[in-house]
Amino acid sequence: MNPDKKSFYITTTIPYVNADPHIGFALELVQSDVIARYQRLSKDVFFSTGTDEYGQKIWEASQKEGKNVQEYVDYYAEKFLNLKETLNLSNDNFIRTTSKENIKAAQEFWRLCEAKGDIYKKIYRGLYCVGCERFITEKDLMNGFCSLHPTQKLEMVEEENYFFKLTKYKKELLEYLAGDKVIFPEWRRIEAIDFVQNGMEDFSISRNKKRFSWGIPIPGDDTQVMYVWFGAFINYISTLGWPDSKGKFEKFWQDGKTVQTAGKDMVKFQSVMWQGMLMSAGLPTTDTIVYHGFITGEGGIKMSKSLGNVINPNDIVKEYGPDALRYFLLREISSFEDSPFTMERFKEAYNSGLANGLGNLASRILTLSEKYLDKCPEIPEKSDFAEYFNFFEKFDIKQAVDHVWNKIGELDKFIQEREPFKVVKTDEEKGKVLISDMVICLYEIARMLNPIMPETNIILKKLIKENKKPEKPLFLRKD
RNA sequence: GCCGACGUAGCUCAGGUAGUUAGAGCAUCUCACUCAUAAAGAGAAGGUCCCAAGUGCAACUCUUGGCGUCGGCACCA
Repeated sequence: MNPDKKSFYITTTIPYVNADPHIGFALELVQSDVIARYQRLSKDVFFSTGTDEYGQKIWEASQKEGKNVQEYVDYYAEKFLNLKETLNLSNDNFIRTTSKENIKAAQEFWRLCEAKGDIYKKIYRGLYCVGCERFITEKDLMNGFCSLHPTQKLEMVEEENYFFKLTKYKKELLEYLAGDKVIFPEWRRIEAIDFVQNGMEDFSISRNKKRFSWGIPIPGDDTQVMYVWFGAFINYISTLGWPDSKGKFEKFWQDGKTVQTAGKDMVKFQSVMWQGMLMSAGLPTTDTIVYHGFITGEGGIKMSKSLGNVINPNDIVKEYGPDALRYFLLREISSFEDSPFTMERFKEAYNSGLANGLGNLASRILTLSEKYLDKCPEIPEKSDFAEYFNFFEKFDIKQAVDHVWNKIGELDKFIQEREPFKVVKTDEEKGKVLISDMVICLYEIARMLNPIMPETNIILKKLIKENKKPEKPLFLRKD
């Protein structure tokens, strides 16, 4: 991490738009947003997210619903776009892989790799299932038949595709992966290195148009379209206007610190394949990629519609507000490992941390200050948050939030022990000093909430400055 | 099968270059207080630190072997 860099770039992965947004992606968005908001306190930041809209599955899903594929992806992209408001995100751009900018960037990227001699044609030979209309991998095989169409004979089909020479970059990739802080948490690096050393092959980056055409056209060959992966990765730089508007790209990708977030199953895609592509195109690799765990249902089992344990982020925000969901995702969900999400846990955390904790503390302090102080005491210009900020530098958001709640606990204890509410009745001056101190401490807490709970950060600071107690509880206790 | 992570109080998790009574938060119970959202504070209770063997004066902490959960071992993203 180069502290001299004045600009900072962060992006999420882009989800496939064949379903409603789920809570796991909300986690990735919120985590990224917190890092973006934290970095904005001292740097110029560009925070990007978007949607991946090409590919066979999307095309098939649209056909199944009897919709025009463009209408289909527009419909779903809208749902993901709406998360900005639902989760109170601060992203600077929302990039769709089907956008003109991305198509253009992907084609230019292709040309660069081609000019480098890294794209070649090869015959792909594989078992093809007519029922699925796609190639079948070993995993899908059941007794020599496709698991979904066990009565249909599989055909050995040959198709000529373009391939990307990933293996050419083996040495450079290993050097890249040897670098400090390229992957968080650190131990996931082993997985990436292992993949480069043992399993890595060149990968196909195109599909024959005869099979399906829902993809980005390949420059100079109208019989094939780009395979989803290739076109999707490009979003990370097309969102910055690459290759046309060089200003943002240079500022954030070339000269800034770059961070990507992704799920733990994405290591080889983001830390190896995409990095190899950047090397080929002669562009800087990503400085750091942070991998989060998955959100599970009760008992660590996967969420699924059939089990009825799916959590919809929109429902929670409707009832509790964005900050409550953010609080839970950031504090009760591990920053790096799998964690369960149940409504029971959510309610418990909401009541203890937000209603009884932060909300009640704000009430008790502001009631006193409104009653006994003429105005808000003078707030120091700056606070020393070195310890707190250090957690963000390590992407350990849970620890950062814990730090804030420790401060809340200390302040509650302070009030209990020093009893300013009693002191002020016997020695008014002394009581006022105590109350002023409390208000200043509360303001520091409000400041710390800036990256994690932006709405509460603003409300609380406003109440303190106006020396007013909340008219309604900040977080109403729910029973 | 191979590689990796994880397995610690009812729940979610910290922790430890091995060294006296194993930590936190939530939940539970008791007491006390009233500034506050019947909130906050004090206290109690709660654990063979997955199992087994080994090495050590000493292991929850190291080694080996099991078991369990999860991810990867690419062309579904």
